[in-house]
Amino acid sequence: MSKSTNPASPASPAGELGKSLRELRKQRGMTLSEASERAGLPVSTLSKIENNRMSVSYDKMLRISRALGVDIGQLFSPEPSVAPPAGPAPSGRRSITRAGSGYAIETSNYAHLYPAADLLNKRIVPIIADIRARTLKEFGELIRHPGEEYAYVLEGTVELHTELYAPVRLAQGDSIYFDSGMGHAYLAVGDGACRVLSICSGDAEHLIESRPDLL
DNA sequence: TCGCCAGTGCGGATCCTGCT
DNA sequence: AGCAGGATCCGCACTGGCGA
Repeated sequence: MSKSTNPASPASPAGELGKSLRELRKQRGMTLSEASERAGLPVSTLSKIENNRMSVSYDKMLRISRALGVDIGQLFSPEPSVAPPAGPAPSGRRSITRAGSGYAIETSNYAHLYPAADLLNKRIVPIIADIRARTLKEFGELIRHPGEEYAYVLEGTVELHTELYAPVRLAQGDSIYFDSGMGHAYLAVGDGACRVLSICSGDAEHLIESRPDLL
């Protein structure tokens, strides 16, 4: 059993997640057993999550969102406030994320802030990540996902390891654009805080499938 | 009353983190 | 390194509702 992730810390009230989850499951006419089978999680675990008696890791949320066939953002707001784009015409949709808000995820390698969580089916996925891993061993397996990625160092120094290039150090204000299909890992350099704004292309679904650790 | 099913409660295993 | 405390997660047993 993997314990690589810490409990998620949703910016929305904890009670809303369980409530939303139950609502979405009922809307699909699924029982706890059906949902648990599809998510690969025990029934009791799902029940506890729905009743807010257990904080859920991102890994679990990901499985649940897949089982219910919804964007992960819907777990926090079952009624999307902003519709996805419907064709070439401008959709006019927008999302404002105030400083310090957004959906927060804590893992051993990162603390993520996931802005614009209320927008579903985004074409790019912005993530603000506090990098924690300082060695490749600590980081684990290199991550890869379809599309491209842009990273801008907001604070501290980051060492980006990729499978095709020598490791490169990026200081505050530096940025890099790369093919995210290439295995890569962000490591923090030094003892201070290390924060990166990362923007990943490709639809969120593919990103979620291939890069659960980053979202 | 009985059987079935959905949901809940409880306790143990495992892992992480902080402290010494 | 070893230990303790806390948290997640799982499996099993139990409860409650409902129909036959």
